[in-house]
Amino acid sequence: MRILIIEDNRDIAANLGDFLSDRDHEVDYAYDGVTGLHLAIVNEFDAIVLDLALPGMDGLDVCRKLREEVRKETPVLMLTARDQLDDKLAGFESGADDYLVKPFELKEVDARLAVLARRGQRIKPRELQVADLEFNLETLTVRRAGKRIDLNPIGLKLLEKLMSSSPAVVTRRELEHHVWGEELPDSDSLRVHIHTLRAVIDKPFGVPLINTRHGIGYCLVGPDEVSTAP
Amino acid sequence: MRILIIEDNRDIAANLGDFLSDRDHEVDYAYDGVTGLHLAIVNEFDAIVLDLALPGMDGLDVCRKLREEVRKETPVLMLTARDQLDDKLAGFESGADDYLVKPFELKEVDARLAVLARRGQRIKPRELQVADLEFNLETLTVRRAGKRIDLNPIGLKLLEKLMSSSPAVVTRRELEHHVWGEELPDSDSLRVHIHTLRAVIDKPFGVPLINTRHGIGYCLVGPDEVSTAP
DNA sequence: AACGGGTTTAACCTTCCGTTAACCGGGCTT
DNA sequence: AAGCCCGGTTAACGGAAGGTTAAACCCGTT
Repeated sequence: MRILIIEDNRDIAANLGDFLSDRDHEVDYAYDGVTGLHLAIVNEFDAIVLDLALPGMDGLDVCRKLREEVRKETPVLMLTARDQLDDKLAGFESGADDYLVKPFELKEVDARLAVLARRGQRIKPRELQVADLEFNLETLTVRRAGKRIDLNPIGLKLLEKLMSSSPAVVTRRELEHHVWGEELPDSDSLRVHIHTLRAVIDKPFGVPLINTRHGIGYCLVGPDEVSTAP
Repeated sequence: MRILIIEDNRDIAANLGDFLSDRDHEVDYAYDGVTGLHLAIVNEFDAIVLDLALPGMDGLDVCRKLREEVRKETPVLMLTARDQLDDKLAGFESGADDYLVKPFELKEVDARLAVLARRGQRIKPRELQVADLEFNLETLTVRRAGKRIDLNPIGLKLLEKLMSSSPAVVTRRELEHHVWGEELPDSDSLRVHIHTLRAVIDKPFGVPLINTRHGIGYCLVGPDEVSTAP
């Protein structure tokens, strides 16, 4: 496996790196956040070991920025001295796949990296499609019937969730969670965003793809058969 | 998300299950290894929380056996009091995707489950079927004889209970509990909802599937299995 | 400081759904 | 066979959920 270690403490980095090298992994090092992020972006690693306390750019920021990059789903194992629950939650929130508290056993790091890499095989599709609606996850462009459509960040997130779940129903709760995470806005602004989303991807085309399931949520389906009237 | 909790300590199971339910997950329980494994194989969960110390079949065995099944890549989060390194390594060795030591924080469990499920997308649509009546749990759509039928949240809940229990009888109390939980409405509105449900899935098709058991409740059975002589 | 895109809040209105109550019919019970 | 529950049926009311719009707000840019 090819592993990137982002850790400012050179002793720890070397220690861990040596151990992993002995186990036939190929190891690269970065001693600060910025170069770590850069290496992570331009190379293809099987997994990344990321320390939280870093000079320059925080580990959380590194992880977030990495996740913002398209096609960067490299598994991240966070390594830190902080074992408070909030720290962990913040870690996962930023996109980490695992979180290990110092002091840690080298063997455990190896075991967890193996698990992460094993599952990293799964490839996320970089293109979603429902009926005549296409969503390119790399370029973040949306087309319907060939026509290009511009969307806000929130619109993109909503559409991504709806399309990747299609034809299943997505509850309001799930949608909200996918867009805002744990900290939801005070007021129910999902309604408004669904409205603006519809205004661009449904209204101009006559045939609506976004369907409301009263009391449940929404679902995105092609113009199937018509439901029987009550 | 659909989550299976395999844990013999009912308090812990209930505690964790309640928390996850509150976060809009659908939770199933198993209190020993054998039934846990069986449930895991027969159903499609998004993730499994697996306790190591189990009566009957050990948690490690459950995990190993599960991995031997074809197409059973359901993510497994191991939960245990043992924090020795060897225990963890054995856990990962048996095919676990994550390993958490008691005592654990509920929020952390949720966060880690979210990460696990993030990768593995479910493939098979979950469906209930009784006679010519089909209920797709994903799209929350109901079909009878191929015709699509739209139902309200309450209608869906009722039908879900009736179909998943079929051909057994379901008492009014059970139905009410499944729909409203502990806080039942003042008046007996179950009657009305059964009526509207029948109006949509029975009336138009001539042959009724919903049968009344006077003084007991209702049951959903195909036309051929209705007994004529009590 | 003014601008603009994007997001949140608030207010208003419509639609839909669930509860309730009242009435009716049919099957147990005595 | 009469009466009494239990369940079927219906319509009206009230309220919640969702649609729509506009204004306030935030933040980085000009």
